[in-house]
Order: sequence, then C-alpha cells, then structure tokens
Amino acid sequence: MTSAPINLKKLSEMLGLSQTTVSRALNGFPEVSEKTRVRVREAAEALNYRPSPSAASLATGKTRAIGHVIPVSEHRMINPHFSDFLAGASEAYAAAGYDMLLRMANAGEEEGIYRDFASRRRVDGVVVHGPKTIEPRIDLLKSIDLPFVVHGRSGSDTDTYSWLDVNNLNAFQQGTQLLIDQGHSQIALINGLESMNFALRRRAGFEAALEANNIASDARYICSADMTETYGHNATLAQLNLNNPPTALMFASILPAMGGVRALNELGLRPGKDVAVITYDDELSFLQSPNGRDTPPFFTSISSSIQAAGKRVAEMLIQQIDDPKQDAINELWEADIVHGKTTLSTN
Amino acid sequence: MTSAPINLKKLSEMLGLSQTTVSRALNGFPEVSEKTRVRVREAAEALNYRPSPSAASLATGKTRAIGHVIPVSEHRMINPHFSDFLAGASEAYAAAGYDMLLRMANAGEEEGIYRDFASRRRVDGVVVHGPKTIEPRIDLLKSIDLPFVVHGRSGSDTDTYSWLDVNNLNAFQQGTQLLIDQGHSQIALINGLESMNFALRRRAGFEAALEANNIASDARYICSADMTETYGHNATLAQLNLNNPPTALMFASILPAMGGVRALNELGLRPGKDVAVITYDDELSFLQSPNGRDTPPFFTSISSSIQAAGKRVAEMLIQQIDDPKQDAINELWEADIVHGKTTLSTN
DNA sequence: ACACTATTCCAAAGCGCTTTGAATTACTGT
DNA sequence: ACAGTAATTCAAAGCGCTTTGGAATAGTGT
Repeated sequence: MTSAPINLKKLSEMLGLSQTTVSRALNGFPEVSEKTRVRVREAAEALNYRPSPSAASLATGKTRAIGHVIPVSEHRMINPHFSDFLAGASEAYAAAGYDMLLRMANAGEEEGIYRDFASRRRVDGVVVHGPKTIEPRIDLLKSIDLPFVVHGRSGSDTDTYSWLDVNNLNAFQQGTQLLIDQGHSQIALINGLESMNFALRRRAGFEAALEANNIASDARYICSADMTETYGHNATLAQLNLNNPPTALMFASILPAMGGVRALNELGLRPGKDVAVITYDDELSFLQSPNGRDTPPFFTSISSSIQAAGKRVAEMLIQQIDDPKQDAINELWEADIVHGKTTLSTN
Repeated sequence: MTSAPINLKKLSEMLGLSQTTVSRALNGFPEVSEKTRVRVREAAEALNYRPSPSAASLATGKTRAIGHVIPVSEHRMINPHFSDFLAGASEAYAAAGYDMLLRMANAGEEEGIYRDFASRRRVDGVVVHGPKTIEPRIDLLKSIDLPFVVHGRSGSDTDTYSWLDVNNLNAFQQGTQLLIDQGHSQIALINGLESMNFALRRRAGFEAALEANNIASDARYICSADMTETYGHNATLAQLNLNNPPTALMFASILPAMGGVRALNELGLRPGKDVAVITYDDELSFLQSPNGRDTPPFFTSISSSIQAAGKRVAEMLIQQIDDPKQDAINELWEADIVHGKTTLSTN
C-alpha cells in the first residue's frame, strides 16, 4: 500500500489540535499533557506520519547529517579501512537519528568540500580522516566553525580539538620489543605514508624500541608508501634482497602484510619460521572468516578495531553537536598484541 | 575569513532585483537577460552566496541526494568492494551536484530504510546493492515509487527495472574454458554466496563450460560462502585435501583468491605451476600497486572495474530521476580476461 | 467564592528557497 | 507615432516544519 504523504497540518487537523501541540508532543517537549502526547503519537504512528527533514532543517538550522570526506589517493585508490570505519559510525548515527553524507575527494582537496558543507549548511559536523602531521583542515574547520572530530591526530595543538587515536607509538614500540625479545636485531619497518601522522608515530615507536635496546637504526630497513598489498609484496622482496637482510618484518597494515607473506612464499621463506612478521591490524571485517577468526590467528599483530573507533568517533561528534561549548574530548586507545603464527609462539 | 551567511533575499536586495529574477538567473532559466544573469552570477560569486539545500528541497520536493543502503552481513562484515563502487558513484554525483547518503543495514533489513527514505523524502533515488535471485526490495521500490537502479540483477522480470550487471555467466564460462583448454578437467569453483544472483550466474557459466566439454560436474568441487580471504584459505585447504583433488581453482573474488594462494603456499604448492588459479577481479583499487599494476599481473583473472560500474550506475539513476518516464536501462558489461602468472602463459 | 499560579494549548511569524500569474519595459512593423 | 508582440522583471503564495508570545483552561490555597 502506497501511504499517502501526510504532513503536520493534516495530522493536527485530524486530531483537532494545533500544529504547535502536535509538533511538541512528537518532539518530547514538556508542555504537553501525557494524555494528548499518547494520543498524538498513536495517530502519527497509525497514519505513518514522518516529518520532512528538509522542512525541519529549514526551521531549525540543523540538518541531522554528518559529513565524511574520504580522501582518494593517487590512482583513485580508496582505502578499504574506511568501509569498516563507516560501518561503525553508521551504527552510532542510526541510534541517534543522524544521516551520513559521503563525499570523496582527491587527497589534499578536502577543504573545498568542507567549505561547501559549511556555507550551504549541508551537515551539522564532519569527521576528519587521515590527519597529516601538519593538518590545514583542522584550522579551516575551526575557522568556519563546523564541529568536527578527528580520527587520529595531527602533530601539534592536539588539545585544542576532539580526536580519537590509537596509541601508535606505544603499539609499535611494544611490537618491536616483542621481536627483539625473540632475538631479532635486524627488523624492517614497512610503514605507511609518513606524511600521515599515524605513520610517523609508529616509526617513532619502532625507533624508540630499537634505541632502548641499543640497536642502531638502519635506514635501509625502513620504507614508506600507501598501504597496498602490492606495496607490501614489493617492499618485502626488496628488503630480503638486501645483503644482510632483516630477519623480522613489521607491517603498518594487514594489506601490505598479506603482500609480504606472498613475497615470502615466493622466495621459499616461511613466515614465523624463517622470517618473523608482525603487522598492525585494524581488524578489518572482510579479512575475518565467516565463522569467527582463525584460531590461532595467522598473523601476530598489534590490533585495534577500526569499526569500534568509527562508532566512538561518531558518538563524540554527536555529543559535541548537541553541546557545542563542551570541552574537546581526546581518547587514546591502546592496541592489543595478538599472538599468531608469524612469530615464535610464546609459552 | 568567516563569510557571513548570505541568503537570496539579501543578495537580491543588494542587486536591486527581485528574488525571482536572481533565482532564475542562477538556475539558468531563459527568461532573464544575459546581462543581468552575468551581473547576478558575479555578485553571487563575490559574496559567496550558496543556496540552502533544505530550502530548495522544501520548495521543489527534490533533495538532490541519492541513498545507498549497504548490507552488512553476519559478523558485521562489510564488503570492501563497496568502497570502490562508491568512489565511482561519487564521481558521477559530484559532477551532477548530488550528494550521497549512506546507511548500513543488516542484510535483509534494507527494506525499512527504503521505506524511511521514501516516506520522509530523504533522497531522490537509491541504488540497490547485492540483489538476490528473488529480490523483494525491487518490488518494494516499485510500489513506493522510489527511483532506483540495481547493481546486478535479480532472477526474473529483469526488463522491468534499470540495472547494470557484468555478464557473469559468460565471464565464468570463458574462464572455465581457459582452464579446460590448458588441460584441466578437475576444476573447483570457490563461489560467493549463492543466495546472491551473481553467484548463481557464475556457477551456471562454470557448469555450462564443463558441460560443453563433456566434463561431469562434481559437487565436491563447488563451495559457496561470503567472499572473505579466510574463506578462500579454508576452502582451498579443503579442496586440496580431497582425494583426487582439483588441479585448478576458480575464485569468485580476489579476496578469497588471495586466501587461496596463501593456502597453496602453506601446502608447498606453486600457483600457476602445481595448481592453476583464476579469479574474478573487481579491480579493487587497494590491491593495485602505487605505481600501476604488476606487469604481468599476478593473478590470471576475469576482470571488470567495479569503480566504473559505480559511476555508470549513478549516472543511470540521475538520468532516471531527471526523466522518470523514460524506459528502464539495462547494461550488460563483458568482463576481460587478463593473463597473469597463476595459469600457464599462453603464447 | 476569589485571586493567583500552573498547566495546556494555540495563532502566527518565520526559515530560504521556487514558481505562478501579472506587470512592466523594450522592440517590431506600419 | 502607435498598436502589438516579445523580452524582462516582479509581488506574493507556498513548501512543512519550529517556536515565540499569548490566551485559555485547570488547579491551588484562603
């Protein structure tokens, strides 16, 4: 049955009430008696009344929509981590009655979209993805007064805005320490793009662990690029072709780690036996098995759910939109070390 | 500089024109002289005037937004193919001035969201992802009169609505034939979930090729599940543990194919040498290298860009929204066979 | 019973745009 | 110069909601 579109006016006429009262009843204002509130609600339900978002938005100035601007890097590469992040975020939005507006932008061209969002009042807030160490988007958003939460952090002034980040430094320090504890001193870091702040912090953690154990850091053992499977593959081949090659590999993401394992296999090297492998793992949903994770998991990893992060970031943003003058929220999540088959088993 | 929000009224006052004229000038109506149109445009530009989408939407009944409802399967698995599809779609939206509204839904629960979209007039149209053979969403969308385009097809009445699909039957028939031509007669199909129509068509193509070559189809060689890496890994192990195991593997997606290769490596089997592998490849951007594809590519594949499909689907939908009474558009794309290292080289 | 405070409800004014129907102005040909 | 047509412009009425400032009704203590 195609339900005829019914609006506030009609609904209030049928009820013999004013639009004011109906609107207030539906929106939970206190100055309407419980009796009429129930009556209104039931009628609205029965007639399938749905307030028009455009009209509400025009009247209130709020859109009940959050913008996500997803950077697309060279070669139209779109990072698969986003789908999991968005899945988490959308949970929070659904719970709070918000919509998610998505826009893709070539990396570095996000600002125009933020300006557009702000000047047209298209969204109530945005989440900032992939912050660089120096992050002009943050200054822009502050200046145009568009609420935002950053997934990750920039390199400075991190107490002046809200963010949620994984403790990448700590995570990579611990991961590296694990390898060192297992006897490795030649460890390669297959890092992400170091213009990204998270990659820089990971490297810092890596180097801190080396230094704490008096291991000289070797620049040949570090590389950095967009985190694709192919990159992991090629970087691994390159590392193992060095004279005096590394005995352990540390990957910034599970995709290059998969490429790395593919390369090891091609070289006839067994991950976990001949070469140790640790990877950071965002717990991407599509890499899990239909019946839960492998037991034990294949990769030894430093692990934190990006989906959970997406959910929390969205909650933080909504909270901030509801109360714009509240203080910035900063959350630093610790990653978990998960022992898999790609390092020595620790008993 | 924080630009003060300017609206039509103010703009027209400054110009000494009516709101009507200014609105028409900006929206390209013919009944305004070129001279004033230019004057208006320049003023709008200079003052950074942006019409309010809510107001425009309220006045026109159009939202200039398209809804995407992404199914989340069990275990909150969100298919990474979507990000590439959406990247393609968003190109078309950006070009046409549309926004993309994203919502996640547990598989099978999409209908409530479509109803919500329709009754609140939140979007002008939707794209339907992952059609099943019997697809209630299509009937629903027809009945609530919400324009839509399907990515893929259902099993019946396919001429009654617009869709874009890859010729999966043909693709898998050709892929299978390639393996047969290389001497294989024991070929496994690691298929996607066969409740999805595309998976069914792929299987039909697979079986058609076997039949055309008088090879008996063996049910042990066929399996079906959500297309994760882990699934590919486990399925491959299972296949090769059969007595009389297959000599060639055909994967429905590159993710399980990667898992399959991981399994082969664990078993000490060389893909392309000991076991032939062909996979369907959506040309996922994040699996390409930063500097273009591997040359030659690793996988022999049947390949079609899901990003291109996303763009085209979006264009079709916009076209249909602009002219609702036009005929349904059906596009059937042929996939390309790409020769890689996982089958015998063909010279 | 009365004045007085709460409680409950309402009329009307926006929010910023599009669009109808009419009015003005500019251009024809004779 | 003048009617007649074409080219421009405009005033005002919505679109469907929220919200202000009052008005009406109900409840309280004396």
